[in-house]
Amino acid sequence: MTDKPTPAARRQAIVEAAIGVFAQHGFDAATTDDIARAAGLSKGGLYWHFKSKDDILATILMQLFDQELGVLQQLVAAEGTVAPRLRQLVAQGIADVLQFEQLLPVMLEFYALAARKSDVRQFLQKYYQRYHQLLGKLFEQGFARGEFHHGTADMAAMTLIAQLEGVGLLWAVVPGLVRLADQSEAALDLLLRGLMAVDT
Amino acid sequence: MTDKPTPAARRQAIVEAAIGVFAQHGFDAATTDDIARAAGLSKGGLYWHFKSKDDILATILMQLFDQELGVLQQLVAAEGTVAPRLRQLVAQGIADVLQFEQLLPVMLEFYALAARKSDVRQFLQKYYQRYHQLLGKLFEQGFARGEFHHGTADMAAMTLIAQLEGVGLLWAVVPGLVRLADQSEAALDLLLRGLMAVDT
Amino acid sequence: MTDKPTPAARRQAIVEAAIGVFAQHGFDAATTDDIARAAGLSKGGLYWHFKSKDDILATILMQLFDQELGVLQQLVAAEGTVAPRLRQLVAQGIADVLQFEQLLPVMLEFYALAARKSDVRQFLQKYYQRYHQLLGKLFEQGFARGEFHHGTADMAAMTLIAQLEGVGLLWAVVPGLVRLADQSEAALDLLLRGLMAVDT
Amino acid sequence: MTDKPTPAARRQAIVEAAIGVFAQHGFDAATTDDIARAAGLSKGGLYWHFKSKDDILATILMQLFDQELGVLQQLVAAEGTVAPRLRQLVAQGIADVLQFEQLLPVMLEFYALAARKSDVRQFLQKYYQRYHQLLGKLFEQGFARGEFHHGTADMAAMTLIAQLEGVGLLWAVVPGLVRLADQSEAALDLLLRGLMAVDT
DNA sequence: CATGAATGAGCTTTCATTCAT
DNA sequence: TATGAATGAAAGCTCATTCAT
Repeated sequence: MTDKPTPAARRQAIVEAAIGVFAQHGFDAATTDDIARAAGLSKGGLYWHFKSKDDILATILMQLFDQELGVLQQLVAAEGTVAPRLRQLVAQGIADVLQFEQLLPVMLEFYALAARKSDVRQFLQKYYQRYHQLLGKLFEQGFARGEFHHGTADMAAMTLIAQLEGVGLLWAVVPGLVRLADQSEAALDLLLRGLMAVDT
Repeated sequence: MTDKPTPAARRQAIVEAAIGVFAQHGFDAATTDDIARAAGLSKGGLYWHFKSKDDILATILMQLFDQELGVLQQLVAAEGTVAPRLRQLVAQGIADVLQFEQLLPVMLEFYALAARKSDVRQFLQKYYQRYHQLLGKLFEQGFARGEFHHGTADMAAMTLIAQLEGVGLLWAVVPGLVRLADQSEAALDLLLRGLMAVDT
Repeated sequence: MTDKPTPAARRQAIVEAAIGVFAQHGFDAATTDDIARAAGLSKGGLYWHFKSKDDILATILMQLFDQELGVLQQLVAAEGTVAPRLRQLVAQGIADVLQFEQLLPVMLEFYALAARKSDVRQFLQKYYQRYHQLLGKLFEQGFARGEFHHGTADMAAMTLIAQLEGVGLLWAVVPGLVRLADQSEAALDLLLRGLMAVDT
Repeated sequence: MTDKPTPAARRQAIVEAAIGVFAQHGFDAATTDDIARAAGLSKGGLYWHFKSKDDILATILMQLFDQELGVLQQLVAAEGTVAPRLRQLVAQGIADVLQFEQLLPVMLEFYALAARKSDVRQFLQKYYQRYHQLLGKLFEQGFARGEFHHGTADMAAMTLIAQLEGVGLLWAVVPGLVRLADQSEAALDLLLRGLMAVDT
């Protein structure tokens, strides 16, 4: 007989069910009924594990964002030339986007929320601040090692972030138009080329 | 006696009222009551001019997108060096974003819709296709004129689009972190530098 | 073809339907569905006329309380001996209680609310203050005319109020035990007798 | 190590916790969660001791009503003049009301229930019947002893009950308007005066 | 005795949309 | 053209109660 799952497993099961439901209907249109059904328990049960629909979404997103920061952190801590590490970062980003493809629209809704809910805004603010900071350090290493000559680490970091977000956005919205990997890599190339160029 | 407004004026008044309401509450949270009230007529009256809430949003967005395409079209048709025209395009983009600042979150919601509604997706697809095409022509001119040496026009165009979308996204979501104009211009610089670089 | 009712008539129809529903189930247990059904329109329609379930109850009760004050006011303004006017007041009170018999339990719930909701408390406070004031004036007339000799008008007024409320309460709760009219009249008699007694 | 409490003590602890919770939120709004938390055990545990939320309330109220009857019984059994015993009864009633001040609104809700639930009605019926009976005996003694001349014992008893309930009600609902002790005592005075008056 | 987890029915309110006038 | 009134479907969340362990 199916041994009863641990609470943590139950929670994760709900999270995964919710990812599917959110992906299919969007956050607003997804009903708690849908989620409960997908997770195989009652609405009441769902509310035992999470205190609201928002809470479920928050849990999902935090996992994602944390994962993203973790990857970057490792790359910053690594040794050696910067360029290949940046290529690795982009590759990883591509992989993540592909893995959570279905959640991309949900994230857009979440981003839209930021404009109206200050707690969401603050959360994202903190995330991007941290991400920018870490990525800045990586570029800094490039300047220190003499790999890059032009521009500033901060600016380069923000440019890369914007580029990746932009490509992700386009790919999520009009998938036929952008080749996620190619475009991301090409854009990085161009960026590196610009950074490496010596002023004449 | 205020002369009764023309139907077209009425429509535009509603559109403008709706922009404010959408901006303040977001599309989903905005009620037709809100819009009607803001526009100074009844809900019934509103439905005389538009056939649905979606219809109002569509009207708003089409105006925006058309405007954007118009600007680009002019620049492509213009003569002379490409770089300054790109700078103009970016400047214009910045201005537009600033002008419709409040609508940015609404656009994010709209983009999220694209993943679930094929008509929305098709609309955006067409828009970006056209935009990419036009911008590609502009870069093409740069290659033809010998301004650019590296990469392809298509890739450069997509990179610039992604960059601008990305910056807009970040600025909309975490305004404190990005300086819209500076970042956009710096990114263009870097891009141009990469394109102009001669392979060694 | 049934001419469509005026808004006011619609409201009143809802009020009357609600009285029945509240009486049958109590306020909390009464559902907006019940009320809508009883009133012969949809739940949505109900919310067009009233902004909440509370609002409906408030409307009902205000009618009752206003009516009560109105009767008293007339008696205070009338001329002549006080005792018969008090008897009239009691008779009228009995009639009112009988008429709204079904609402008595609802009123008890409402009174219970007063302990927890300050706006309800204030409303009742105002009502009883006014009632006590008016009734005090009536007794005052009795003292001035030499009908009463013992105690004070204020105290007598409060005693009568308490007595009537008490009888009403008992009758509502354990109807078999109290004969509403007899008990009310007998208590008034006793009260008058006490007031008229000359100290010895 | 805190010795584990006896079941009876546990029950009483729950009852006391529940009194607080009911007082604060009212019976309907009070959740079993609230009660369990206040009593320091789980919801499941609570249901081991009581079979329902209603059951808890019933337990509380029975204690109250029993106490009230007990006091009256003693006074009826005592010797001597009736008037001072009635004053004692009133004094005791005042004290009780003050002690359980917070429960008064809950009792109103309970009374309201009587109209809709016949078991509640029967319970209250029995209580008031008994109370009226006992109090009637007390007044009877007054008539037998020649203290009272006017009216009947039954009527007087009911009048006093109604008066006390009425004052309690008013005091619970609009505390600022009634002085519990003064009003109760004054009303008793007036009542006694009426009973003692000799017909002329 | 006690707990954590689950159930499932229920309820108020909201809102896009419609339509007779 | 425009209004007021009405519809009806939906949805998030609560809560008394149960029960395996």
